[in-house]
Amino acid sequence: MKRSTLKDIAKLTGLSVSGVSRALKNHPDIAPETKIKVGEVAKALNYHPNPSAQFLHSKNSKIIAAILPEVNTFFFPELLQGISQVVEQHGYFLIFLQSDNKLKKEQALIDYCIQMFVEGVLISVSAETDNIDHLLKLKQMGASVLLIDRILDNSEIPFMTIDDAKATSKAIEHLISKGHKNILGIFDDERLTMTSLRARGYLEAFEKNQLSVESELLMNINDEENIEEQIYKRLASLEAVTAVFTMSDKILVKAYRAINRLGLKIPDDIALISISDGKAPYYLFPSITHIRHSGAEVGVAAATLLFRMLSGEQDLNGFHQIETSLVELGSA
Amino acid sequence: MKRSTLKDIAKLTGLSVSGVSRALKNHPDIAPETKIKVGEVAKALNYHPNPSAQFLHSKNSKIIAAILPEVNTFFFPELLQGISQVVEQHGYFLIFLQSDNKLKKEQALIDYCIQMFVEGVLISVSAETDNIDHLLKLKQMGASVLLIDRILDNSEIPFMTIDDAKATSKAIEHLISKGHKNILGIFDDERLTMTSLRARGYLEAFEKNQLSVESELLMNINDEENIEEQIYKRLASLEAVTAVFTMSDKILVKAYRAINRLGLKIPDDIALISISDGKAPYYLFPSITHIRHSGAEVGVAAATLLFRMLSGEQDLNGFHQIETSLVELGSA
DNA sequence: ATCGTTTGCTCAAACGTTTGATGTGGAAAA
DNA sequence: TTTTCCACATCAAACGTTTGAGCAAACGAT
Repeated sequence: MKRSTLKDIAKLTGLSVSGVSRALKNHPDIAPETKIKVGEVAKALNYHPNPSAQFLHSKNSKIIAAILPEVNTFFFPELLQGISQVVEQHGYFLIFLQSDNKLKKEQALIDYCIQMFVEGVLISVSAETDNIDHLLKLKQMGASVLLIDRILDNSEIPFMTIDDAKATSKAIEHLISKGHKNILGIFDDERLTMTSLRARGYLEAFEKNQLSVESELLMNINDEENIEEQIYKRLASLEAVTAVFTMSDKILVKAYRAINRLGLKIPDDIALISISDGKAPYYLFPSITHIRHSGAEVGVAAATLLFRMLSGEQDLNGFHQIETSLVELGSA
Repeated sequence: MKRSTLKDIAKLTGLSVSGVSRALKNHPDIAPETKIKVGEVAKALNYHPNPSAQFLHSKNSKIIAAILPEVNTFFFPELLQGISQVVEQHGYFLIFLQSDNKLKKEQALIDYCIQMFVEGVLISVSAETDNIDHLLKLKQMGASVLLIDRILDNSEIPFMTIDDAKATSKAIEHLISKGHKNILGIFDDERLTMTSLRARGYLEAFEKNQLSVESELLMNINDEENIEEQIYKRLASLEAVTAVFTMSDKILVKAYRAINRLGLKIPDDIALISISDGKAPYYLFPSITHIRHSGAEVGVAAATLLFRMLSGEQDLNGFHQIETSLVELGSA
């Protein structure tokens, strides 16, 4: 089955190619009845304009790229879902690329985007990414760029995320309000900006309540191997701890297991709270009290913002924040 | 920053556009030193061929589409990851589309693929999909189509999945070998071909061991709401049950919670086994014994097969299977 | 010196679409 | 009758690339 072109329609209707083009675009220069006839023939031939030809002419590709560190884990699938939904609505393509948390790969993907005339890029940077030169290059080439979730300190590229510090404070203050004082805070890779923001929120919550924090209560997971073991050991060595905060779902599930292995009961022996996309808390038992950080919501908001940037809106630089809320379930 | 074209290079080198094109493609008609000069200028100008122009000429789009029912759940993220990896290696685009488990949407997405000149489509059909007319239409238009994971009975479109019946039998036989006889089997939506295949495997395992099965031990989840509640009630009503099999991760986590709510200890009071992509079993405690059904592996195998189809290989119709293996952990 | 071949390049058409410029016929205005 | 204007359509160039055909110069063979 061959694909039909404007030329085919032109032949069948006796019009010229440009006449057909305008008829299909409802151009005022074309007589109404001609439009109807062309429309019918187009339907009959199952005509669809060739996107490559259109792109070639218009010089925009209708492609949005989402670059994520990984997708086979928490949060990112939902994020992708949210993005995908909005991109589809706008009639754009979404191409999805993974950096595998490697800066090298991330840079290569950016080059790929340049090559492919991608119009807009939503990127959650890798753990290794410590500068934005490659992103600025992309911007130089005319693409719109928006950082999501995992951000970097800069003023040249807008970013959308939650208020990391505040979300963490909320969680800790909830625990404090329940009478907890010795709260183990488990945080991700120190290199991520997100991690330091959340750690700050953790400390601020104690300050605000005139409480002090022992340094061994703030724990970083810098080694991806044996996360569970690291938590298990730390927890075993700290007798006074009555509550655990985890900054992400990935860490949450590991902490959950470590707690169970120690024979501790949630929430009676120990409370557990996390920042979460709201899925994992319902896999575990009891359900985990968490600060909801909806991936889908972030995705939708980010993609929507990106389209505003694409349509030429100015002054969108800087922070764009998503609200979070406490979901109180059985664990704290 | 303007993007450079062959014309720009032509001007700078004094060659014609076609000369430059051939030089960059290492055509034998061009003198070696000319090629070097052209190469240098191209580098200097940061030249990349315009994909739209290439596609327009070659009439292929270098686009692969993955159509999945959803991605914000188990298995599919891994699947997507596997696919993405292979597609990238081949220098193709991957566009990712979601059917939201709706046939209507799935059909619309197929039309979109046709419109966009997609060369190949990997699709995991929606629960509602009961015929493949839309897929045949896509095939008619010249695209390669491959069903993955969730398949449909047909001989015209190849499909890649695990041996669903065998994987289930493996799980049940493992339980039987441990002395279990009253095994609750919890299965997904009856409309899915996958479900009936797995249910068959369940029954075959008992037959093979000369055991009979009460009909209330085979349970279907046809209603997506309150899955946990449905399982809880069924489990509460069946005293003799000593083991539970779940056909997917989605059901596994719900069964895990129902069991815990009933105050039963895994594996002492009740054993639990599942078919799983191998992630969720390590979130829960104790770790869940499962038949590993790796999403990434399926994705890689499927995408690889698709590229073989694209390169014109024939006789690829019918079954393509992925091996599964038992991973024995703490729950059974 | 003539022919044939090779080397290294250019020309021009084609892919399908869009769009500014241009043309034609007819009706209304002068 | 001539001019003006409008409605409707066509022409042709352009987007950037690829590729078959053609062509001039150089070179070796006769």
